Amino acid sequence: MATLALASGMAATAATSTIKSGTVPPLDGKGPLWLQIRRSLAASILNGDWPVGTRVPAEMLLTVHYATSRMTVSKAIQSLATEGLVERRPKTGTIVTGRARERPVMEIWDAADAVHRGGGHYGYRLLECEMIPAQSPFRDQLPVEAKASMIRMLCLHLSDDRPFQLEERLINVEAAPKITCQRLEDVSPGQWLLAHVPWTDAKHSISARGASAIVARHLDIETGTACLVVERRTWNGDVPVTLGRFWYPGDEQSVEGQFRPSW
Amino acid sequence: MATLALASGMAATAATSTIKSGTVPPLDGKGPLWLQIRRSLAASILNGDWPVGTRVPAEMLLTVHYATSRMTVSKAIQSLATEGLVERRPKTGTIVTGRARERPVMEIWDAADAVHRGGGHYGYRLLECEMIPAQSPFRDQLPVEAKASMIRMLCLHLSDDRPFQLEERLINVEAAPKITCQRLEDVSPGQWLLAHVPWTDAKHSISARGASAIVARHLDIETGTACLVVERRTWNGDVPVTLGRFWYPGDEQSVEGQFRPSW
DNA sequence: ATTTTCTATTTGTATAGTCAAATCAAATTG
DNA sequence: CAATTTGATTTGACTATACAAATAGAAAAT
Repeated sequence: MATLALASGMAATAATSTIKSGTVPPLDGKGPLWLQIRRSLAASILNGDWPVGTRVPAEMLLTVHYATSRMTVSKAIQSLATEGLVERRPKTGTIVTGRARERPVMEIWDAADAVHRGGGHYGYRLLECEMIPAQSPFRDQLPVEAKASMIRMLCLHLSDDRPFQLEERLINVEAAPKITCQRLEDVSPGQWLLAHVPWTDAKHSISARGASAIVARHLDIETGTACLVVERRTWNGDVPVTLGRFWYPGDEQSVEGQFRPSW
Repeated sequence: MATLALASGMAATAATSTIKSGTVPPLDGKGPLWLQIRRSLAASILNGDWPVGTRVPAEMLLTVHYATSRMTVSKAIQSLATEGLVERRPKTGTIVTGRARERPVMEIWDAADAVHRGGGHYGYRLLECEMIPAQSPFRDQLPVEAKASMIRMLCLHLSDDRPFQLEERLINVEAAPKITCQRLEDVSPGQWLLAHVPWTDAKHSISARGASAIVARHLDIETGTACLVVERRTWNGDVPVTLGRFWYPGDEQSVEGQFRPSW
């Protein structure tokens, strides 16, 4: 196979090598150029031509190879990097990452919207709500400052008046000063917090647990039934805001996601 | 508050309005400019100043307001768009999206790597493997063409010789021609497929199920124990490649993710 | 032998423009 | 009035260039 030699004497930094033209799939002419390049590079990775650890040709090389500008090539590679297919470092270059972990983007719906999507009528019921002073055992779950108090609550989301999701919630009152148990009687904590409390960061954790007696009673299922438990912790900067723990009857619902939506 | 008027007579398209300077938080001077702008815009959204449906000022306006180039502003907004905080359309502009669904990026690890990460010794055992001719009930799960045959298999991933994860798998032989049951005796299907079969698209689904008798026996847990079940379907273009169903003892493992890694 | 300094490479960030595509809204036409 | 055309606005894509930051590896100094 022929190789593509470089025009000598490039302006700023000259690319000093070549790309075997057979190693990169050709462009298909469909859609934006940067997406074409992205597909081309991704194909090389996904079909095994460039196994883990392989160094992707430098931007300048690809710029010449695809006869385009560096910005366009860069955009293609960047988007692969944000999806975790490659890692980039100055000087080292771009390296194909192991796909030991996949990073699908999951869709987690607000209870009210999930119910609406399913065509049901949404309902909300506050079950328990209490202010918790400093030094409580819940402090392990939401690491707020020792002096700050918290709200702990339990509520139920209903679909057509049947239990749909049970929500346990801890709220750092310091981060959400205006919150009271009274306010949570008719509005779900998620909605109230979203509207009134800023947050910058959230971490999710999904696990499966058997329903405890309490959970089972509220969800109207048998004790021990497998439930999908989604935990969401949110911060505002460094300040923990809230911990939400959502119990779904596991066989009825699932969390969906896809690895690569933008192809 | 004062408003920032625009220099009149811009080159190509003139911005025709102003931004109230109080409506956008100031830049903090930390890190790349586009990230500063991103933070500034994100803050306006997340703290409720710009509720759902609000139109974000047009790029040209922001370009003037932040005294930078359009590319830089655009990059900031683009990154918000890829994370689903806003939606963009030509002419209409950029609109703050409802956060009815959150889209955390979850991390799903390959069994071998998950074991290694936990400091254990990884082991693999093939339990069952059979070729399935056309017209089988499994066709509902992996919609391959009627004539194509499939492989159905069951295998166990071990950590320090103890059951760690049970894997059920259907493979479209048409998409993975060189696969045989013999090849899967010592190598996990995930690893084999990753190395030999190209794929372009994957969808994930996470649910909770009680362990069936078979699952329970293999995982050495009690029947009915809550398990986290991750299903992964992959395609190569339009051709279904494989369905993997992974059973985790639910209280021991979880899937982690975060909403906003790049802040 | 070890540490430090330098240098070249590669990605990261930013500017300043151009043209294209989409589409909302107003003006025009039948 | 309804349908169509036109124009204006906004994002999308792309080019060309420049300098900054990071760093691997070579060279120099200790």
